[in-house]
Amino acid sequence: MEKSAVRIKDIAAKANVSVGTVDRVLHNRGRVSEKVRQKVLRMMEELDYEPNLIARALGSNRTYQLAVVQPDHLIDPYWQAPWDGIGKAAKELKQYGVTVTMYPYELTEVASFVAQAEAATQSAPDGILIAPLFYRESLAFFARWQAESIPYVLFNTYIAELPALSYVGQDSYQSGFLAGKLVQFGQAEPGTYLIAHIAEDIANSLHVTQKERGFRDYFAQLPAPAPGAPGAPANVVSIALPDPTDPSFARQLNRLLDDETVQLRGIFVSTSKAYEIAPYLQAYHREDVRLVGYDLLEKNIHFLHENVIDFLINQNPHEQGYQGVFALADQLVFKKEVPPLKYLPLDIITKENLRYYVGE
Amino acid sequence: MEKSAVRIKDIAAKANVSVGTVDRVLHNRGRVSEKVRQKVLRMMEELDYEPNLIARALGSNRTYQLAVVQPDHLIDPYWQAPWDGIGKAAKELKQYGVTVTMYPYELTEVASFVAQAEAATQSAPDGILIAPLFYRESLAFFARWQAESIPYVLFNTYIAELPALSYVGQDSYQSGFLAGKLVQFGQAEPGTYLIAHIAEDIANSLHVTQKERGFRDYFAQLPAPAPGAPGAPANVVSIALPDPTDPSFARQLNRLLDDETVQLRGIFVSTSKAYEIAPYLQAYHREDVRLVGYDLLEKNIHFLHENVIDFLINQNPHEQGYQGVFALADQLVFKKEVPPLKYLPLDIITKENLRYYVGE
DNA sequence: TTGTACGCGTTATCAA
DNA sequence: TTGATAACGCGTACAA
Repeated sequence: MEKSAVRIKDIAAKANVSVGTVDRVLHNRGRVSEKVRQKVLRMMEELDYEPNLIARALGSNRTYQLAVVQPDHLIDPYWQAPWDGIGKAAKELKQYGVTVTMYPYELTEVASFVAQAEAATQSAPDGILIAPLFYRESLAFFARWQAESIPYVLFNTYIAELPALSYVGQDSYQSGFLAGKLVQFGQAEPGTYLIAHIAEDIANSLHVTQKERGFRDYFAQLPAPAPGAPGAPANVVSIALPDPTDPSFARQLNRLLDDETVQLRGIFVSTSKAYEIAPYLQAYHREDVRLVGYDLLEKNIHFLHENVIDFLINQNPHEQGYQGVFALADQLVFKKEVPPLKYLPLDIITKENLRYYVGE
Repeated sequence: MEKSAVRIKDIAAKANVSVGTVDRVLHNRGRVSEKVRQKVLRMMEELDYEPNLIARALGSNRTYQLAVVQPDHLIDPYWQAPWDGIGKAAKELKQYGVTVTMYPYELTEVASFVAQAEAATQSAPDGILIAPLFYRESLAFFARWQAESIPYVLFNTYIAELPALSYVGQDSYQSGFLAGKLVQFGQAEPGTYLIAHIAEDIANSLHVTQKERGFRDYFAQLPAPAPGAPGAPANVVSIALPDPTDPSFARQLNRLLDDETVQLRGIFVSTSKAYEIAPYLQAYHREDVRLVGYDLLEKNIHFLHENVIDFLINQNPHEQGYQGVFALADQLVFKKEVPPLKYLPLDIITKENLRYYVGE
């Protein structure tokens, strides 16, 4: 914790050169003899020089343009939180010459995604933060950015094909695994557990399938029921539901809840739309069916308070946006090492601890 | 997000004064006529001036000495995490002229606490961060700091008597309430729930009693058992255990677990010492008894993996230290509004989401 | 290949 | 009560 009062000027003095020379070796600008270079480097090592980032930001008029490509927060409320996180980061980084421009796209429109990603690319930013909901269409952009060596950071959705600077988000597999625990924990009797996908293009959305894999694996690794207890082990079923406005949505759910041959113990909704299922459980008075979903949306919170939803897994969307921007700033502005993978915690939310997670 | 390129110089020009004058009204240094003062203030308002903190930190050679009084992390491992959080904050703030000095005391020794708090006070710091484990002895220091108008921030333990600048930590009452939910959730049969205090001076430790109150209130607010189901409602019992090295510790636990008349459903340990109870449950093969405690200590994690401990509530110790230091910096360095109460989330930890909370 | 000098926005000193 | 000006540490043109 000693004060590192060592400045460029100190190094210059110790190496018998001018500050200009030190600056040149510091930034590898060349135009300096190898002999002097080595000497200066040695002095920097000896004095344990650490640049004063504050002075650097002030002295240089360098600015950094960041582009953010994410779904429009006015269309889907989930995206309000990352939006806010990005805004917070932008505010803190403004002093360092960082400006953030948003390129919001329509959640369900591939064309809109492509258009906005294109616009972001055209703006020739210094870095890009993107929620690549569309797998196939994203790859082409990644390739271009790599070719132009524009660093880009992924959040919300992980795509491993081309190496991004970093991914900030959750471990989808493990969150499905955790969801398994939450629907099953404490349930004495065997029965059926449902994983419901609502209005998802499963084929083009990798992380939904990873959630399902995790969910199934949780049950697979459970110890077999005690020898005394009869009955089949847990039965895991997945169901792909259409958009809730589609009549077949209600039809399928009613059929499921009317069926007395299936001992339904719990439902895990793989997206933030648990609130679409909740009213059915409430109407059928199925307090015995555990319901688990994602995200602290207002409607989900409502059913959490009503004891219809038992647990929510918080995807930390606010933090995803905030840390996503900072990953770029760390790379560009602060020249810090950026971890290629930053898993945010899987927060378990109940009625009792909810209040500390909302409105952060 | 528009660039606020407005500087002191701009205000000065617009008000027909010099930067020196603007600076004086900005910092209420006086020596400026009321008329000019009003004019400058108006200009600042009009231009929506926001000071450039970077330039401020660079320009002023002001340094801030912060003192931290907390238990020694080498004696009790719990205190490693806040220690690290404080170190992280110190590192980030060094550039702003902030230096942090630690005054570690021995967790169980009142005299040590008093001595270190005294030493911290003697160093005449600009701000103090303290974990005031000893209620009575803390009050005298608070009074002195208030008299000398040294801002101080509390963490870990909340003491309301004298107004601190801020408290950073958990809501003890609510965490007890949450613990109630976690031990009881999903349990079909009525029975007894135990809250165990281990080696705690309950009279001098407010937050332990708050945890118990929350725990009891959880059960009190539960809806009565369904009309059909017989049996008494949940029965909540509290027990004060001595230090685990005391022979009576084992004696009391064994007696409890041997007693077949009590239908023990769950145990809530009010401190981070759940790992002291776990071996007994394991020895008695009481997988049916839910065990809930605090903090991600190595020993607790061990029993979490063994399925003996079911849930841990994370007190976010790392964040407590980090945010505690930043509360002081926000006040002193950045002149920001500091909320008097900053409740950190009550993280629910299971085997399945543990990994994202350790080693942050 | 090297050194000098000015500017970044703010603070602080000193003279007016 | 005011204004001019030298720092703060670094980046960077430009001169040598």
